[in-house]
Amino acid sequence: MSTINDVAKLAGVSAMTVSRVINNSGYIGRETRSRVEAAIAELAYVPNAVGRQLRSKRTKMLALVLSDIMNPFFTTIARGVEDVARAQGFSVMFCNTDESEAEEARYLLMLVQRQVDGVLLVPASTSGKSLRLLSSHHMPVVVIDRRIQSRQIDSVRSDSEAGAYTLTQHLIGLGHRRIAVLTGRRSVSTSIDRVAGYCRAMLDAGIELDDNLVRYGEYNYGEYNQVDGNRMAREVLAADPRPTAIFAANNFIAFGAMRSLRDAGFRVPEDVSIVAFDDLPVAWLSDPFMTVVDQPAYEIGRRAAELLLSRLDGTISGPGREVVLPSELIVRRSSGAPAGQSVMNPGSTAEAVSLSLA
Amino acid sequence: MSTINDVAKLAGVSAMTVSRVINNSGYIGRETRSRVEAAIAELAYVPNAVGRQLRSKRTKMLALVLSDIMNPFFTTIARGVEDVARAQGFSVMFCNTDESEAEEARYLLMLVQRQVDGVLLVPASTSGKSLRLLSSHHMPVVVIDRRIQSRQIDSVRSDSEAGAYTLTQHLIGLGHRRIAVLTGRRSVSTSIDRVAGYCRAMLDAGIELDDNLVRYGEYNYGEYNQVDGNRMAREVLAADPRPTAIFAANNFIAFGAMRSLRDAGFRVPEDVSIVAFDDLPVAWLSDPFMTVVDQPAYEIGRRAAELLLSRLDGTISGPGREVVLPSELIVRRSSGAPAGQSVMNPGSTAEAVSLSLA
DNA sequence: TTGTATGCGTTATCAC
DNA sequence: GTGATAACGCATACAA
Repeated sequence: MSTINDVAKLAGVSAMTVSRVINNSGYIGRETRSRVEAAIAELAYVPNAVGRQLRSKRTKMLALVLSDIMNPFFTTIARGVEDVARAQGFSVMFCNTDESEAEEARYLLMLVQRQVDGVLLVPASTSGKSLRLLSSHHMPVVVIDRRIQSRQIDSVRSDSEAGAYTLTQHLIGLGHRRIAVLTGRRSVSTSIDRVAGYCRAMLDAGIELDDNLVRYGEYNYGEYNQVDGNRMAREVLAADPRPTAIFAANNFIAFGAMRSLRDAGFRVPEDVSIVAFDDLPVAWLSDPFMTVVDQPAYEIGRRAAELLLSRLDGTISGPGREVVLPSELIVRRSSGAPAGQSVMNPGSTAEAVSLSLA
Repeated sequence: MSTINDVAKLAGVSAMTVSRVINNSGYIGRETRSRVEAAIAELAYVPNAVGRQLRSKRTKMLALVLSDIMNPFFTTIARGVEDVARAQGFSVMFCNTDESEAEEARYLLMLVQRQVDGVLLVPASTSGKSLRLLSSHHMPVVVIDRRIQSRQIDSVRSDSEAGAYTLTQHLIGLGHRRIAVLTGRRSVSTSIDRVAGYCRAMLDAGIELDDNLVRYGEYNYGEYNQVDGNRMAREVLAADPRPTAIFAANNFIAFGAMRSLRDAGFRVPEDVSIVAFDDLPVAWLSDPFMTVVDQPAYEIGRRAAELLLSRLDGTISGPGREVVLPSELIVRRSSGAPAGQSVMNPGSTAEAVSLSLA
């Protein structure tokens, strides 16, 4: 392939002049410019980004490190990230960690080697250990979706605690008092925060907590969560008295729980109500059924990418910012009043009811 | 950040020796090696991939160019690609074209600039125009999911024609004779092939084709297809006599059609049967309902990446290979016998029936 | 307005 | 076993 020097030779100018034409930098004579452009066209010259990167120390690449790109929540975030990055001339590398800290560490090292300009990270653990590698190499990071211990870092997520509070409150409003919560791994902040929101709502309503109704899962990715959801639902349904409602801390868990309920012969919502975190993309819903708190996934991706790019171009500086976005309660048919209860806030209307949370 | 020269200085050796230690190439004295390793550790030295890339002319990067990463079919492909790439030390860039040839062209140019080692492409059109840029820069490509005109190129896809044939045959076996097909844009090979399979099945069964029952959509990505599916379903249901079954050429179209059917008060499958191409990932199905032909998406991604990497390392050479993978009929509850017909092949059993297609 | 020299970080080649 | 030199393609700094 032809290089900048080939173009220079053909146009009868120096490489530097060609560089100036390509980058629109400095002053160029009209006639010179057209000669150079003609040479570029003739050779079908395409600038080599690697040479440019080595010289300029900037790769115009971002990395998005997350647990699994097959999860629609993350896919939507990814789309938000890419749209913003692209608009500013950045490309995005995707890295799936499957929630493994070891994989995460491997990837981050690779990203440092590749000299990406910045990283968007859904951390596999709350420890923030992997962040040390990045900061020691002065690699800008924005943490997505989860809290981590070190406070001095940019992060964008939705409010899991508030979302869980609202979802639980919705169930309480329908008349439920025996409400089970099925969540993810203890080591992930979203699991913890959602249980916290649940607990606060229960206590605010004067309902005593029952440890038997609070379950932590073992996985936090992909279909394994569904297996977990299935198991946890079976466990809580064995409690006496059994719960009249289940709060699943994500959609995978909800599906597993749904299966449990069906297998055990329970009707939803007549016998047991079920609500969940995370909506599916509207395109996937031929018949929306599940009452959910929907996180603004695209917006999370967009904001995170914007924040990172602002750090890169110096628009923003100073201490780490914590962006917490509101989520939205969408009431559908999976939640209703428990048997033998008066309906205070019917959730089984034909139209979904949407409430924005502060 | 420290460079190979910093390490060399600290260890009291030349840069070349450090390079040899890093790459395990050439002979190194035991004592020298440990001095170098100590220096690397002390400086927390991380090799700079950009310098390496410039020198070696290889970036160890692949690109996956597709219409929309939010589509689960493509997400699954992406996962297959990444798993294979990663195992061989390659990273993957994702590029969303939204089916726009202009976006595709922009991205491919960028990939040439970035000197990626190879491209996996879901082409926005059948023309193969964008492939010329790549081939003129000797950039290896594997085309995914779709046929293109130029034959001399590696490609991996599933057999749309055969899948459509099987799906249509399934409906015919249930007793349907008025079967509508709703597909995507005319410019995409999968749309064309699926209609072709439908036609062949109809003709083989001695059923006359009715142009009113064949509809092409305008989009081929994301939720827009759902809008299209909705519209097309309304149109075909207005035919006289109305179809008793609908074949949706992808899942988005199927969901749009489902909505049409529900809005019009039809029961599925009692009044109208519906079948579709593309299954949803199992994790998303709390209650699998739709009879589908499931494409081996992960396998498509895996095979495509393997093929590309084999070209890169020279394991494979010669003319382009065309890999066509079988898909699988999964009979669920959305398809049944038409009203007033005897059931020849009941599709409404509790257990899904799975048949592998050659 | 244009050109020259230089170096970004790495490794291939040849020399010792 | 190890080192010196050069080169990958480009852009910064300085000169003309």
